[in-house]
Amino acid sequence: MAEQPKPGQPRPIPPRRPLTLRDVSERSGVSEMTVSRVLRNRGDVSEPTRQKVLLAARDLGYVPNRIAGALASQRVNLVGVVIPSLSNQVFPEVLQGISDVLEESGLQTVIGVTRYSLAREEEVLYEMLSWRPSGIIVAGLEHSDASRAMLAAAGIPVVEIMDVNGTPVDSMVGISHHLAGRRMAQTILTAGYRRIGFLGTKMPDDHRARKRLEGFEAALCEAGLTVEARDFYDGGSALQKGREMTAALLQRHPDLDFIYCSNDMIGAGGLLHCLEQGIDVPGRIGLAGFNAIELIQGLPRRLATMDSCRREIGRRAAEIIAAGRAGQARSGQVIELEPAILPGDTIRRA
Amino acid sequence: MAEQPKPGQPRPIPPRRPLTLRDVSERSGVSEMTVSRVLRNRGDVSEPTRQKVLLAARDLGYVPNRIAGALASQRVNLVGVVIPSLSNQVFPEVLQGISDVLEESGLQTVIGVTRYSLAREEEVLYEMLSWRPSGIIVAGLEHSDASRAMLAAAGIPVVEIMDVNGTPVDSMVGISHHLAGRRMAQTILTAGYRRIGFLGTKMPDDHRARKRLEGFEAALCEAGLTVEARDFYDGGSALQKGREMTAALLQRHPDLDFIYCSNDMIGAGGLLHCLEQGIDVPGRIGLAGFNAIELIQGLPRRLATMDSCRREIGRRAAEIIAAGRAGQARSGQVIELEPAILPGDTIRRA
DNA sequence: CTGAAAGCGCTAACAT
DNA sequence: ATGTTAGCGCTTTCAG
Repeated sequence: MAEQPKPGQPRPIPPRRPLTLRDVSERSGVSEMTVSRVLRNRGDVSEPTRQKVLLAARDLGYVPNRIAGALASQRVNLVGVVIPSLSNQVFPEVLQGISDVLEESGLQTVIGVTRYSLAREEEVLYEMLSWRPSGIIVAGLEHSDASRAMLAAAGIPVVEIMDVNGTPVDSMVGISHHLAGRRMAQTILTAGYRRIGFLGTKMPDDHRARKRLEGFEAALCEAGLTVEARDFYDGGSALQKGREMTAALLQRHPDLDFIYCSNDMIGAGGLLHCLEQGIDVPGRIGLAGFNAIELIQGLPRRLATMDSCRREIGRRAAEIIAAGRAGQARSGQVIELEPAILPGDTIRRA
Repeated sequence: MAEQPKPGQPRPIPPRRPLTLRDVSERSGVSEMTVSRVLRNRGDVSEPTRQKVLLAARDLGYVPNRIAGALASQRVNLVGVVIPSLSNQVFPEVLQGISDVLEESGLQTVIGVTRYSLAREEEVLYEMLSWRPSGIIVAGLEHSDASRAMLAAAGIPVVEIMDVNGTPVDSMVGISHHLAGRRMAQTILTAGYRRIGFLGTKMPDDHRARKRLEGFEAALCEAGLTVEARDFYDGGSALQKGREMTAALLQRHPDLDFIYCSNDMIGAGGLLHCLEQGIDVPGRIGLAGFNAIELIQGLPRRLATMDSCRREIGRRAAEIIAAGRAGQARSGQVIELEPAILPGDTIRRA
């Protein structure tokens, strides 16, 4: 009497124990094994049986238990993706490229975030590997020894992405940041700039930014020049910091004629500052960033930058994993993409 | 030496059976059960035995199999988080709040992205529930019937976030977007603006943006006013679109004195356009966005906006899940946060 | 086409 | 403090 559900509440009472194949089996009068076959579309099952099972499963609201399934079949449709951050716009774009491809292959992306810490990366990898994924994609080539050992021992495809300046555990897909820095330096020098400053982030573990700066300085050095002034920031809005740092840098070094920024947000801040101060860009001073983020499209002037091929990197990496899973042993691949310079309106035409 | 892999050629992954507890057991001479205890820090184990096990596990590079562990213990330290997008800056911030709290409780965040599609949300939820997570956090209150049924039947804590204008499956944490729109309208009216336009995104499934506009219009209506002109955009850089749409809107309706934007990026684009055109902001025209994203800190003028309490929402939602797991049945909670108005410099002082 | 039996690798619950 | 015994819910394998 009191147990009777009210007419207005046709929803099934949440079961105390999650449903199992057996429940569907009993409800449909079909053996567990055949139910399993129907639910996985595997093997031949007669149409009437099939319908009975599907109906019962839907009525009950059965959701299969992948934990049991994975244990029994020794197969998991998960691919781990390890990146430093989600707030950097750049990484969601890589992820997009990855999941575009993985989805087609029926693989599920699992994301892990390291906050640019190798120690945390190690934990995240351990956690991921404990779920026995079909593959791992990890940003960067710098890892702890333990992380590298884990990855090597996992016996699954591993793709390190975004950078090719180093030795991969298995495969790698990315650009040379050393070369990117070098190319930007050459472009700047060709345009006639000579007194060059740098603004970056205080991230000791952002190895890609570090490599860009190294390549940049190497190219300047070959031309007999150096980076005359540099500043690094830590935390806060990158756009705002770009403004402040540009102001501070130009105050200290009024004769700089170019500022190379480690990313587009800093560069955008610098650009806004200069325009507000009535400083002639790119005449009096030139600016460049890195990444070609979408934001720069809406700025008063198009910031010079470089395409970091994020989407493409994601896609190619995912293809390696998907192919590896399809039986084709595609390990040990090295794919280097070409980062194009987008000169925009903040570098003088040569 | 014939086995030596040529560079560039697919080198086969060393065939290896993943390590099991038994391997560690044999290597250390300790029973599987005790090894398991050591690795989980559970039960009393003598220090010498403990060390032997730890050493063996490390030597072998053993990574436990959580699939088996979860099946046996009927416990999974995973919490599913379902959000529409990762490129909207806003969602990574919610995620940050969530994982801050979950990490402390030893829970792992698993992210699913719906691309603002209810059909895809349903798939993502199904996929997640099949891993039997300890809880689910999902953005928004609008779901397919099947999704709602799944969530209700899962028998785990479910928290719907970011919105409180509706009926939750279980708990909800968010702000009233209806109220947010209304409050902004009141602020604008108090400041004396009367000819008001709106710019938004063409997202039929962004229910929160829709509710804000509804609340906004309701408040205008009560004051005997209406939104005189509106435009919606689709795809592309939001900042750039904000510029273009503002230009177009002001061209068509030169006598507008305020533009309310469905988000800060659009508003920022509008602001940049106005400043470039020498239009007096906030004198000639006022502007407002929504979300209080970090970006607006670096703009030439601080855009008026509203704090959407993202971090806090994430934290509170995660706390409900963590508490629910700790045995305290905290279901059916409703937490409404207060979205503060940040008037910035783009609304006249009353 | 369908079913019965035997695990997958681990842990809960008891022994000892 | 350590070992033994049963499964967890599913899939593989092999028989009907």
